[in-house]
Amino acid sequence: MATQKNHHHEHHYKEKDRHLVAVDSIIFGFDKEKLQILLIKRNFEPCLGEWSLMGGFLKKEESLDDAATRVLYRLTGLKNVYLEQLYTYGDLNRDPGARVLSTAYFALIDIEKYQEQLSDRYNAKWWDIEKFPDLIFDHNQMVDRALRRLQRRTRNQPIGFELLPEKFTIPQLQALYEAIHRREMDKRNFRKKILSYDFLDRLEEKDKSNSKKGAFLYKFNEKKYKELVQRGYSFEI
Amino acid sequence: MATQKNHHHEHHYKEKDRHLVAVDSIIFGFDKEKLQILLIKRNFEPCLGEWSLMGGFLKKEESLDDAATRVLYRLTGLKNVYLEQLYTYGDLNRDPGARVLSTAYFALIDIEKYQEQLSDRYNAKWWDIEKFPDLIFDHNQMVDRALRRLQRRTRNQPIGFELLPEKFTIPQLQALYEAIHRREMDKRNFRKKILSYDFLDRLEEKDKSNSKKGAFLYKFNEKKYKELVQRGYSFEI
DNA sequence: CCAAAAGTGTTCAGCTTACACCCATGA
DNA sequence: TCATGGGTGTAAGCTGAACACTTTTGG
Repeated sequence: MATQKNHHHEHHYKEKDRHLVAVDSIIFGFDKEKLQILLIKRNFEPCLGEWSLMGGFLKKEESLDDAATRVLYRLTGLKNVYLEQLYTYGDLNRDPGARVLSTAYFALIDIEKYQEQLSDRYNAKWWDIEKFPDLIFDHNQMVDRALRRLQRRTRNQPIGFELLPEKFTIPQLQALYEAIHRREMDKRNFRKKILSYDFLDRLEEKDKSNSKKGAFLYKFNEKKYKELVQRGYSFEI
Repeated sequence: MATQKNHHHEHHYKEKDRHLVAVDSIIFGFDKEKLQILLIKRNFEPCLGEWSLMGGFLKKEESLDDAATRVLYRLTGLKNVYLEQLYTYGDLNRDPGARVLSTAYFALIDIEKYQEQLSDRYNAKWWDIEKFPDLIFDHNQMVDRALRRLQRRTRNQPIGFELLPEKFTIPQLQALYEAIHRREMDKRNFRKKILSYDFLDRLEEKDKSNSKKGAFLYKFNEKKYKELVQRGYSFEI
């Protein structure tokens, strides 16, 4: 990869327009029943007092991914969470305050790990994905797109686990899938399918928080999943 | 949507870093046998003489989509082509000359409509997707991602037709799908499937360029496809 | 002892896949 | 007349979907 610079080259970049670039994150969580998104009530202009996604401006010395990670950390105190670039919104007047491009990311976090105290600083609140307030700018579109992407991803990549605690039960996992895909599933078929891939390890423990009988806890086994992929099989549910 | 500006608000944007933003296009074509991409040999620094995607810088007064459309038009002389945003590449050192973000788009064009004379100005050349030179920066990654996206899109949206002339034969369509998905398909099954959706209109004409017997020409019927979608059916091949 | 959630198998329909021969025609 | 690509139907296997009862145990 050539790195030489010459006069012609410098000139090439110098005369071009420069732009404000933001990142905005759709943060998904799951409260054991419903799919949720984390929104903030803006305490700054424009659109002070309205609800929006968490965002921030891209800095000179950071990559887009780093900016998204930084913004997410600032709001949730979490690192090493699932974060995926979604789409870049570049319409001229999407932000009434200035011409700003925004690259949207979506994140999947274990809602239990979320540090409540951080909510206050940003007026953050979890909202049910089925019922949340109108958002500023084009943030509604971003959420729509994120949900569709999440639906697609969870169908053929085992990333749903990112929304659950490390140990979870099959009924919890099914409830998560039902919330994401907005439809009920047959519990026999669901269990049969998910266990057939053999990448979930059943533990000895049971979770009795939802029933007297208790449900076995499982853990996602990354190694087994990778072996599955290597063998050419692909997960689909 | 509030549009008021105040001091606080102006301040909010003013202190932020601004960035160079480019768009780069992966332009796909199909020559009745192989899937191709249109590349240019750079006649400017950096990386003069190396092969790259066609690109350009985003201007102050245009949307990202407009920029992609403009860049595509400049190289091909074509408008109203299928163009879809792919991904935004934002690593710090992806362009050795300066910190430049790039939003990649991919385009599907009918190679017959491509105006050859435009090639010269940009040293453009069609390359077989299976065998093209190493590209500058992260452009190889862009092509990889575009091909995967194209494979996915053509599986469940009838956009493959964008790569063919208005009238095409079933064997031509099958050859296109085989090129995109890099695998041979059974001609009976392919024909059965694609015709079962009933959104292709068979014309009276035959194309005899490939055989003595000749193959019937078909046209994609957008209206019938939309009806299919409305009925809740979805195309998949 | 009973309510409430966890757990378990089988059947049927529809779809995908594999597969082989005749047709039309220009040279 | 023959070589070449166009066009057609059927059977087997697999997968997804539908469906009802037993188990466990805390209250």
